[in-house]
Amino acid sequence: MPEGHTLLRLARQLTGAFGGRPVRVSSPQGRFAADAALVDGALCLGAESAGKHLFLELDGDRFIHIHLGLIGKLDVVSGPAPAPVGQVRLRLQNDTAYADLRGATQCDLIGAERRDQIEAQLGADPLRTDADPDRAWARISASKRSIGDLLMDQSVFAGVGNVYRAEILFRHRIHPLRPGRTLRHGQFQAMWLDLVELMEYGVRTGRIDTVRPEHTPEAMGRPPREDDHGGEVYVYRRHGQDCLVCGSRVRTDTLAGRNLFWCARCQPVFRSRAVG
DNA sequence: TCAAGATGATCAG
DNA sequence: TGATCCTCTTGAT
Repeated sequence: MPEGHTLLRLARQLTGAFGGRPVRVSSPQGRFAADAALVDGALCLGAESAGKHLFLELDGDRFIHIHLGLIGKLDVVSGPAPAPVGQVRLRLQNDTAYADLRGATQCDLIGAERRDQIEAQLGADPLRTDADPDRAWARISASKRSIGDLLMDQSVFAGVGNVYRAEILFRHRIHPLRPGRTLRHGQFQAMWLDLVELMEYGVRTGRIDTVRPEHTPEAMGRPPREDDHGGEVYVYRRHGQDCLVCGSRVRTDTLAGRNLFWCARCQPVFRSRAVG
């Protein structure tokens, strides 16, 4: 589930496991082998995330840049490393821990300049204290594009993925296809603060739980349910099921090739005043 | 045993 | 907008 909170957790795990010590770097699968040989045994200074990007910092201003994409996975495990299983693109290891990377969209060795360039292209990251939500609002308030589309645009919001998109729009009763420029500033501010809170919770717990206390299974007298994305949600991947709040059917559609989920009653279609 | 689908991003047209 | 890449899991046959 590679949304921003996952990457921040991974950065912290990597720093804990490898920071401040030399790290063995290899590529059992082979696609990162040439770069791995260049940095094998380098001193690892730590790791940090920016949106959905992960940077493992090595001595000499060198960084291993990882983007998990849709299906990538990075397992950080304590203990001695066993023989690699499956397609392990990158393996990091020392005496006490190892990490295996599989299926990532990107795994490159880059310099500080390129790292800065990647970070500069990212929009407001709800998980960073230096985030600038005003920049995101400037883009949204001037855009004809839908808010569902803008939320997934990493140059507007960094780290927000399909689950947080679906859930934040539900929590604020905003239809995903509503044009960005029709939102009120207050709505944006409330959504931003909520994103910060939800994603910080995701970092602490490793789960995406978005259902308010009054709508939880316990409160509604339903059996507990936990989907394979690891959390309790209102609409994400609940199409065809009943809305937890109003009971009407959760809808689905695709927008820019990605699945969209919403409740038609709780998130009514926006009509401008001119139209009525 | 095999095909489809998945929480992402990029490129061509 | 659709095709493509990457890997693994799930469900259908």
